[in-house]
Amino acid sequence: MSDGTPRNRIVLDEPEETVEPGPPVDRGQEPQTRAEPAPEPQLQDRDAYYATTPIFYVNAEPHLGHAYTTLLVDVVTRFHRLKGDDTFFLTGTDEHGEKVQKAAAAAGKTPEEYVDDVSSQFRNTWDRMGVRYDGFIRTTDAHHKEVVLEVLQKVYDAGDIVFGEYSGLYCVRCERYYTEKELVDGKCPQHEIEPEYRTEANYFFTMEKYREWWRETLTANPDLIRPERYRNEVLAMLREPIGDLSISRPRDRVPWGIPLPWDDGHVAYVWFDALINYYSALVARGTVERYWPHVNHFIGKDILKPHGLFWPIMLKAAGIPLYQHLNVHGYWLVDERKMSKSLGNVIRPLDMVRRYGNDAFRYFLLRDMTFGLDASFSETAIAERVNSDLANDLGNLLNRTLGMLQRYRDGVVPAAGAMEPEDVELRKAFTDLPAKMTRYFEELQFERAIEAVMEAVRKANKYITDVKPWELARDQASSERLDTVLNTLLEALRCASILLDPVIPAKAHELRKQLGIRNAPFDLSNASQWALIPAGTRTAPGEPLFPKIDLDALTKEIEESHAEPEAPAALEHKDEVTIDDFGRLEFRVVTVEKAEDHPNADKLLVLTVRMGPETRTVVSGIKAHYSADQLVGKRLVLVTNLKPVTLRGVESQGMILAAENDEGVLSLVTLDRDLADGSEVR
RNA sequence: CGCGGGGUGGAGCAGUCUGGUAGCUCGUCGGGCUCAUAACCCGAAGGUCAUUGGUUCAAAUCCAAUCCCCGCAACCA
Repeated sequence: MSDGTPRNRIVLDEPEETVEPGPPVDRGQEPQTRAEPAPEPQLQDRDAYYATTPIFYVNAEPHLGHAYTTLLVDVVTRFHRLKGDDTFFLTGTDEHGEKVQKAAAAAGKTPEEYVDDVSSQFRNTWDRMGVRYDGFIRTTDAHHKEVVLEVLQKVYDAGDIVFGEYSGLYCVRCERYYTEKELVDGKCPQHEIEPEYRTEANYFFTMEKYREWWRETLTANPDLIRPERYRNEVLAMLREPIGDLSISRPRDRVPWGIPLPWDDGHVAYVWFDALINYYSALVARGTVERYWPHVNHFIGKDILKPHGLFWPIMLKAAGIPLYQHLNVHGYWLVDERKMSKSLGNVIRPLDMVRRYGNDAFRYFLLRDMTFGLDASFSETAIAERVNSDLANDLGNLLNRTLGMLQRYRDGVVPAAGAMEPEDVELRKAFTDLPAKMTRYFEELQFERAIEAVMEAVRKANKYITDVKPWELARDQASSERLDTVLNTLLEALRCASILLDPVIPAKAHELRKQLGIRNAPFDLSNASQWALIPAGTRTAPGEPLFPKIDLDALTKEIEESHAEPEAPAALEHKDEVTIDDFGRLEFRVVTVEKAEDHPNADKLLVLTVRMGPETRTVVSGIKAHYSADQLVGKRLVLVTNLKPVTLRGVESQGMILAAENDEGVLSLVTLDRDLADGSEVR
């Protein structure tokens, strides 16, 4: 296979002299010079592959979680393209719903302006990270809305959407419905009053009647949802009634959405609208038949329920074939905890790209997470990974190989002579990889696919130690042997550049550039062939492929960036009120007489507070910050004229004031002078 | 007893479905090499696989119970 005349002979670069390497700027921009693919095979001869990220909800800027899913799908689709598959990669933004409406209002913008802004923020981020998506869908796109309307109408006509004359026994004090079972003597257990019979207008998708079907389908098709743990989780959900899904919101409350085709007094619930994007994007392009049967959804485990439950049943009801795979990944934990805004440990992907480079960041994310499981993110982990794998093993292999070639052969690729067993062994280590990687990618074992390449790279380093080219160079008689050794190493590097291209596209290109085969077309099959670099090719050594990250300096930098105050973000203010508005509220000083854990909640404390002649019971969500003991005797400020509310079965008659910072640290408001409880606060 | 995930050498993780000498990367220690980005190569130390009991010729792996950690849900007047 590797002998004889290779079909995919690599073409030499144009005049090598003009190829000045220039500093390898890794700002996420992919080199413009991209090889034109060889004559396209006929479309129908190629396997189709369609992969999606979720469309991201635009109520926040892109964070590490978004970036991981997107980069993952980018790597996967790049791999499939390399394989020669007819590939389509879809991402986008989810722009309807109440939360967006509110976020827009808070930002002082119309929903349209707001979603345009945030959507382009996502798009810019992906562009700057060199994500090569084929489609970017927005749920506000006209063609998407059309498809949503069609699907809704179809499901409605089939009788699977019913007007939820949802009626029940409603306790006005609790503001919730009760089932007959929950009532005590026909009365609300909390307030001991007769609940009233109420009816609410809502549309429901009759999901429950498809439950058995989905359970059987999922049982019969073990790889529909992967990895298995998530399939099990969905099966667990299916063991109990899933109920019907409310799919509409009254339009007068949430105008920002797609009106139902048969009743424009309601808009579609965001999930119903959003999920359809995976399908509508293809409809608009007329490629449903080509790609839909091969759809692979990639999601984080946080949205398993909509994708593992709602979506397949929606598809069934709409008469659309099921997806091929739902691939679910875990979370990146930062400081051993889930990343969240309130913890103040949000990682901004572009910061990481700026600091480590796009390719190093991608490499780390793909290499250090076992697909499906949580992984821990830290900057030192990136640095260590990049230093050992990319700088020491791969970068240094290129550097020492080109160094020797320069020194012994003037930088010109020699023809190989007869191959010795160790040469053959190294060749095999690389030419076996395409098949191996394909298997790992199919099994979603991306970290293993990468590790497999690195294992071969390490073998190449060992090969150098074993054959000792520097000794061969001293003896004229072993000149041909040296040619073969150098040629073998260059071929190994060429293969590595192809195999790693999906993960580190810009650096893989740079690698080929230094090998002098910058513009040579390539595909996965080239990595199972040998001797494709023409003898006489002039190499173009440049800067180290991956400069080593100085760990000490990095640690210092991180410390400093923590020390220096972040650029204070503009405060979000609420609407102005008058002194009269304020005067309607009543605040008083109280003394905590008793404090105990809420009998039936994780985050709540039940306080008994005294203000002069009165005592009140207050339920407060501060258990994570204060223990019951340390509160007794404290003098706090209470909002006294809030309407009482029952929280998990205990009535709260007021609200304790506390301050909370960005990191979620809470501090109770106290007095700096000892005033009697009952005193009013103004 | 709401649902689910996890506990494997100093660190981070595979391996558990389909029992059969406990594996990888990093770190540590010792050695080698000199083409190279103080890099690479070789060797060594280090684990009763959370605990207890059971099944088995054989258990990290199967079963049962217990302890600890983490998500989700409920919930922040």
